[in-house]
Amino acid sequence: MCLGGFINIQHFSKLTSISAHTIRYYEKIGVLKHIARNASGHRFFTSKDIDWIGFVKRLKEMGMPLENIKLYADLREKGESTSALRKQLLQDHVVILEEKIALESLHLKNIKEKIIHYERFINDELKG
Amino acid sequence: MCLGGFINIQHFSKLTSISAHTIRYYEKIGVLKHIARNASGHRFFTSKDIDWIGFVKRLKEMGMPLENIKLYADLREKGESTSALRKQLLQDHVVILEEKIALESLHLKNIKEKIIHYERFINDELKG
DNA sequence: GGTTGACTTAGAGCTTACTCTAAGAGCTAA
DNA sequence: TTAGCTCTTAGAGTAAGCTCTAAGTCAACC
Repeated sequence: MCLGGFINIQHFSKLTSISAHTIRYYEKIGVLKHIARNASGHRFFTSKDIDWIGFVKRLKEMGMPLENIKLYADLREKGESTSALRKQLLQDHVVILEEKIALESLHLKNIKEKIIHYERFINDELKG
Repeated sequence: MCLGGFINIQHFSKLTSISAHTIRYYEKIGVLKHIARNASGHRFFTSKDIDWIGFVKRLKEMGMPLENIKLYADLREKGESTSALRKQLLQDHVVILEEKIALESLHLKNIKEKIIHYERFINDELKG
């Protein structure tokens, strides 16, 4: 499948459920960095790339914009001296997400009450 | 301020924190319906419009796309016979939102653990 | 050896939800 | 009265995050 067991872009795409187009796009904007190439210039990916993209996906599912994910990637590239800054980036997003979840949960509670009203109304209608 | 106590678009914009542009846009796409006009064609809004737009805002904060909100508005326009459909629309979104909150909460838990690791690492670094 | 798939750059197109501008006309509020 | 608001239609621009195409080249696999 992949010579020497290397993960090519097609395979990586399948493993991560991210299109090859998007993978190249992520590399272009700096979310993916230092992707290895073979002699003929084709990308090959490692398990570290899979781990990293998994983390990126989680950040995205948490609603972090790509711009901030790229910022995190930039800091990560600079090494351990940026730990505190990276921690801060995550912590700031945690606060945003906690507020978002709180708001969503409140709305969820209210909408469920509204649904109960609908159910009562529909039942009353059926009874005539 | 507004002759006869009517709420004009500017005032409505302030009351709802939605720009006049967006209000016209919402009317255009059918999220706002049957907005009253005075003799010279200027919109005036009622407390019912404020209530409705408040509901729209809540649906938006729950992540419901405008397309579905418009669908809800269409059903609402048709009267009480559409109660069951409207209920279903809300219920479907409740399921989506519950799944989203569950995923976000899981990620939040994981990211908090990562932050604790960062804190340990940073503390170890400081200790030398 | 031929089909498939990889590479590159550059740029267009898509979706959602606005956001704004123009142009020309007509009201409203202080 | 007059600055500023409102109306209309139509369309362009913005932002994020893709998504895809073109054009030309070259490598990989059967």
